[in-house]
Amino acid sequence: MDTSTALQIFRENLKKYVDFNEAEWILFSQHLSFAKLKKKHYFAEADKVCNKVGFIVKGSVRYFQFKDGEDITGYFSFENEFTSSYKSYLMGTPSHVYIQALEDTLLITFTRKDMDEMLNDPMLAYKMERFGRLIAEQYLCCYEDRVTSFVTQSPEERYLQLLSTGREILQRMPQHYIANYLGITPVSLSRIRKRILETVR
Amino acid sequence: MDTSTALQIFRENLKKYVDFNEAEWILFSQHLSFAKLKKKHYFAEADKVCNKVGFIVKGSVRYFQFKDGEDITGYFSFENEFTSSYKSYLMGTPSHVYIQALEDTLLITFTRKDMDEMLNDPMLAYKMERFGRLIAEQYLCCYEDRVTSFVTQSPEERYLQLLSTGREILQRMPQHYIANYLGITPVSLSRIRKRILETVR
DNA sequence: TTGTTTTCTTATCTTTTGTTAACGTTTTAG
DNA sequence: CTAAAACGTTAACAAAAGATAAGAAAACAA
Repeated sequence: MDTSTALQIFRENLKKYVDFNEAEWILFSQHLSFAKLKKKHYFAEADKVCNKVGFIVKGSVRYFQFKDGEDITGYFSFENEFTSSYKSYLMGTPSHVYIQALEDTLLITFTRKDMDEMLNDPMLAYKMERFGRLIAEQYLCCYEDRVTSFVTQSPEERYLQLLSTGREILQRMPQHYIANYLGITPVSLSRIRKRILETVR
Repeated sequence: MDTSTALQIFRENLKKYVDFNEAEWILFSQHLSFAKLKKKHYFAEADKVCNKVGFIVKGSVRYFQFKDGEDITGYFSFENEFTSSYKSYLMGTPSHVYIQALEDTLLITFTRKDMDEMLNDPMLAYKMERFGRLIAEQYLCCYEDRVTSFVTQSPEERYLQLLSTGREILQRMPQHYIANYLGITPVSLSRIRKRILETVR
């Protein structure tokens, strides 16, 4: 995919948040970069500050942490979604997660420095504040649901809910990543699936 | 506490996010209301849209859902923190949670309508966008940690972490609420506590 | 292709958690 | 002050989940 197509896709997706006029878009797009991540390469790494945000034009990533000698997958992002170790990006603190490309992935990125410059540019400041607000609010809503599911639902209920809403994750991710995402072990998820099948039958 | 003291406290706390000049503050404060919640009364209720945000000047609230005939506590907010069924407020959808005063509580509130008016007021728009962004980003960071703790930690580890960071919750909340917050039953938390005591000894 | 890795299931055993109920203590409300 | 409700612990049992290992199938790479 060429960069101008990618930019066009990005701009189209941004309209959910802010609608830049031509002059603003020129200023904004000057702060954008492209990144090609080969499969299994990292967008962010644990113990390093993740100083950028990426928009996935093509591909997908998984978020994982390393604990007791194995990696635990906490989340995924797909095409037309943003990706970042958000807290690290916002606070400038080391990331706890690795963000890894699950396939060859094309991203449009901007750094924290870019964002700060835009927030301080009178021509862009207002729209960037708005952009930042709407993005953060959208992620907030997702997180709210996720936390709620851990507090009020059993692993089995969480899986059943994912079955009814999480098409993309279920289709594109191996099951042991999904198990991690649900907060259980792969073995346990396999048993839950068996239990559900037996109940249906 | 009188209202002008409350407003002063609020303004002081807001400085972490935005610093209003006098003219802006006058405009902004015109959109604020006060709410006194008696103990056990509700700031938000399930199946109703929560169309406001509250800043807790004095008191505390807990968030809970009703499931299978009992309430499950998911979160708490204390003095100088904001409270809202955030997703409901942002999206205008029915809340899933009840927000209940744990003691007589004084709040400063603004409605979604107030916020929209301010976001559309050229005199305030920029600072309100910024305010909204910074609030959302701060909550995002909290949620990120919370989700991570469910994915990567055992209930016991979550409790130990709360012991090391969650002074206020531990001191002010009954244990069965804390158990819910950690995603386990009160009986299980009691056992975990016993296990920890035996390990220390 | 061929061999290796990854993925998923299954089995066994251990640990933890959930459920229910009982009990004593503390707090609350009238 | 008194009765009722709420709270925390403990016990007993059932259910679920974790740990580990083995085996089959699928995906992957040389």
